[in-house]
Amino acid sequence: MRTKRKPAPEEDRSFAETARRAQIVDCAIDAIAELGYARASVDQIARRAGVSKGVITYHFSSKDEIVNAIVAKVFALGRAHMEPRIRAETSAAGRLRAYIESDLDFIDTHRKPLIAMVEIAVGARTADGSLVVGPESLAQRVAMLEGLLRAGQKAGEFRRFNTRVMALTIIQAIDGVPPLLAREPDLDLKLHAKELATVFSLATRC
Amino acid sequence: MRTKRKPAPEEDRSFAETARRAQIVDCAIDAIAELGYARASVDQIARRAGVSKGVITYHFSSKDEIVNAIVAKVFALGRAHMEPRIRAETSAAGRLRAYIESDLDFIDTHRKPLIAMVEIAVGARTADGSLVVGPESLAQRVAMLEGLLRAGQKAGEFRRFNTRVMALTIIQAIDGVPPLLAREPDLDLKLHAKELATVFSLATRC
Amino acid sequence: MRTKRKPAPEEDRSFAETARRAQIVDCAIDAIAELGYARASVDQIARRAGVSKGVITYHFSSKDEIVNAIVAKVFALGRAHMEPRIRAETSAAGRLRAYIESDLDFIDTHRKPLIAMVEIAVGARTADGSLVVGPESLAQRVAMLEGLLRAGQKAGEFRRFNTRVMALTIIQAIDGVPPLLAREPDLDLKLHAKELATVFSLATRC
Amino acid sequence: MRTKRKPAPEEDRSFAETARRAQIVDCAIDAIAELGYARASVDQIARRAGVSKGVITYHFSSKDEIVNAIVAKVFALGRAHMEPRIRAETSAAGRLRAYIESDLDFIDTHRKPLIAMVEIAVGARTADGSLVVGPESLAQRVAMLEGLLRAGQKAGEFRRFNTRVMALTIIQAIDGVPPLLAREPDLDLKLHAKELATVFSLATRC
DNA sequence: TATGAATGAGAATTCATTCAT
DNA sequence: TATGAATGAATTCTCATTCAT
Repeated sequence: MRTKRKPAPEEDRSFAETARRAQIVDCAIDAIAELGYARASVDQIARRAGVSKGVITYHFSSKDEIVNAIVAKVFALGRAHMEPRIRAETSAAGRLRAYIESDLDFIDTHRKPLIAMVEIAVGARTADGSLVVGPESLAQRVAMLEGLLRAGQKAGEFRRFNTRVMALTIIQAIDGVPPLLAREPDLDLKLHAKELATVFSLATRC
Repeated sequence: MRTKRKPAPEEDRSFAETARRAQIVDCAIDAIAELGYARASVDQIARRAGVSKGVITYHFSSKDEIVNAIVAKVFALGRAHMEPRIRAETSAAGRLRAYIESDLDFIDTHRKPLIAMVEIAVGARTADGSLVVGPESLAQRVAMLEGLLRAGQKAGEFRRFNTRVMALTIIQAIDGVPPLLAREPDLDLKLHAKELATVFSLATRC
Repeated sequence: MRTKRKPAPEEDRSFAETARRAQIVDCAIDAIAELGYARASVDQIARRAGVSKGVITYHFSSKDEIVNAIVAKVFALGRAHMEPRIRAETSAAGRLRAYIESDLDFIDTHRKPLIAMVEIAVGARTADGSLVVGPESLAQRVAMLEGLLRAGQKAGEFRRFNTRVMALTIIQAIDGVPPLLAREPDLDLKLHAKELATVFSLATRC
Repeated sequence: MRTKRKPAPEEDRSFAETARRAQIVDCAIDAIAELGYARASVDQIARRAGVSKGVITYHFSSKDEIVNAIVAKVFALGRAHMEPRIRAETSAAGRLRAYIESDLDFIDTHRKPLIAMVEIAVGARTADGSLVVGPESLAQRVAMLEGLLRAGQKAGEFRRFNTRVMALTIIQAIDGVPPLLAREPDLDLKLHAKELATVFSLATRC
């Protein structure tokens, strides 16, 4: 990974260009999910896309850019999936349950992308050795969840616990699921979600 | 990673041999924890050990073998750290609390090995692409914890929940901590442990 | 560099075609002068011209052809710049001075093309490894200058020196200027020219 | 060219190590002199040395390091060749003649290294695009020669000319020789040197 | 004519592993 | 046992060129 040239045009992309990028991103997700980050070479991605290796670097200036595109895509999908369901709830307890259930439902319906995300989060490093999915993205998710938890405490729905630790715990419990799923594809995530929701309902209520 | 030559003597090892292996394993842990699995080359490990690269491959037939030695060592250390504390408790609730607190305490006092373990668990693959830390080791831990939880249910201390999901959730919540610690070394693990214990105490009691 | 397809129309070119070629040649000069020959990719040239890469290979059958066009253009410009000034002098000494001063003046007023020329002269190789700016072009310039010097000797203006070595020396002294200029843009070329002219005046006179 | 890792031990090198490095440097000189900088790949260098590509990067952490080794070697050789001969002269005129003749003699007896040097000086760029043989090395040579010229002026041996321009001119006239030699191996450098010395003798004397 | 896409041949590096001493 | 050297496969990236539209 080097990350050197052009950051790509961004706005003005043709339909075909957009489609190719999406295809490449999807194939990269497949490759990373199946082979692990380290073995998901540009070659492998190209093979899955049925194109030559050069096509990849034609559309993406570096492998980092592909990885960033994956991260951006998955975060965007996740937000789109979860936010409306969380907002639909009015109580803090309802929102927490919606958070957990919608996140696990998202994981369930987007297994490969999320397995890939975990691979990226742990395995992908930039040239200087720092993680590609930096601490910021976690911090952001924690902050959002802490907001939800604090609102519940303020409303008197939740007991007095350390919101930071609780938020981290919930997120870690959820983030542990994709690798689990990779090893055990038949895992019943509906049940898992319900149990997790119950756990944190019991853990947070007054 | 290839894993080809000698399968190593195993039993009859001289004192010096044992010491060398231990030293190499420790340096490999350092390298993996600091650089990430992918960048922790045999060269790096040798440099940290202050020996030539040849020494590494003299004592270990392959890099996989080093990784396996790390995994074995950390598991053994973990068991030794946790088991007596858990056994010291008589109630199931006490044992669950002891499980969580002793595991986090173990993580706290063995940061590098556990950060390395997570790197290995996600990043290390054998030649055929399968994970070096396979599903078995997780299954083993889950089974042990499920036993504890079921005992609590049988004794009437715990409510009726799905023990498998609860066990997985607890383990995932704990396993999420090392990477957290890597990014945020000042994390208060004592507090974290106490809160986690409370969470799962509330979540499991009748 | 491969040089394969169409050898280009040559004579019958439309106005637009001619303009496009000139534009591309100019942008190639810019790219080579600024980036060096090796980094001046067709992509870079196209970017500077504000056209797609395909345009380049539509108008030029290969990168070699662009380079040849640059060389031809610069030589033609140089001749046009120098010849009238040299011919305007009647004495051999005057012509030598005019040669040196007009060449340096040409360099001064065409910095980029000449920096590009030097890059090409040293860096550009055809597929078989031979230099694109072959020995012939140098031989030609040497022959022309030797003619001037011999005329001076015949006329009794110049002392008896080896005309080939003197011609080479003068040309090398001049050809060394563009790279100098690239590193030190504020170089006073008027002064440089005057001093150079004096040097070779003193060196050639009886 | 990337230039990343270890700058090499420097002092404590075994005899074999030193020999290998020297061999690789020599083969790199050959490759660059014959193929030009751009085509002198690590593969080519390895082929010439009769070793595998990996050997090169085992002994040199990057191609830049090889290039730097070449530059250092040639500069050192050149200094060793020229300095005593220049110092042996007492008059400024003698020293100038010694400078020119010893430099051309050095070029004559080290053709390939100097052809390689010119290739490097013009063609070799670091990752950021700057020349590997920067302006400093030229500045150093100019400064040294200017010192010699100024001493001659002070001593009344030389006329009043611009020492900077004269120094640059002399150096450029000399540096133009290696490429000349590459294209025309039968060039009589003894004669060339004598003529050059005469030229600058006439050009500098009162 | 022009464009964007695609190709495939190199290039430099990294690295686990092998081996002679 | 230990060492340093050597190997060769794999990886990312660059780039001239080709081609369908």
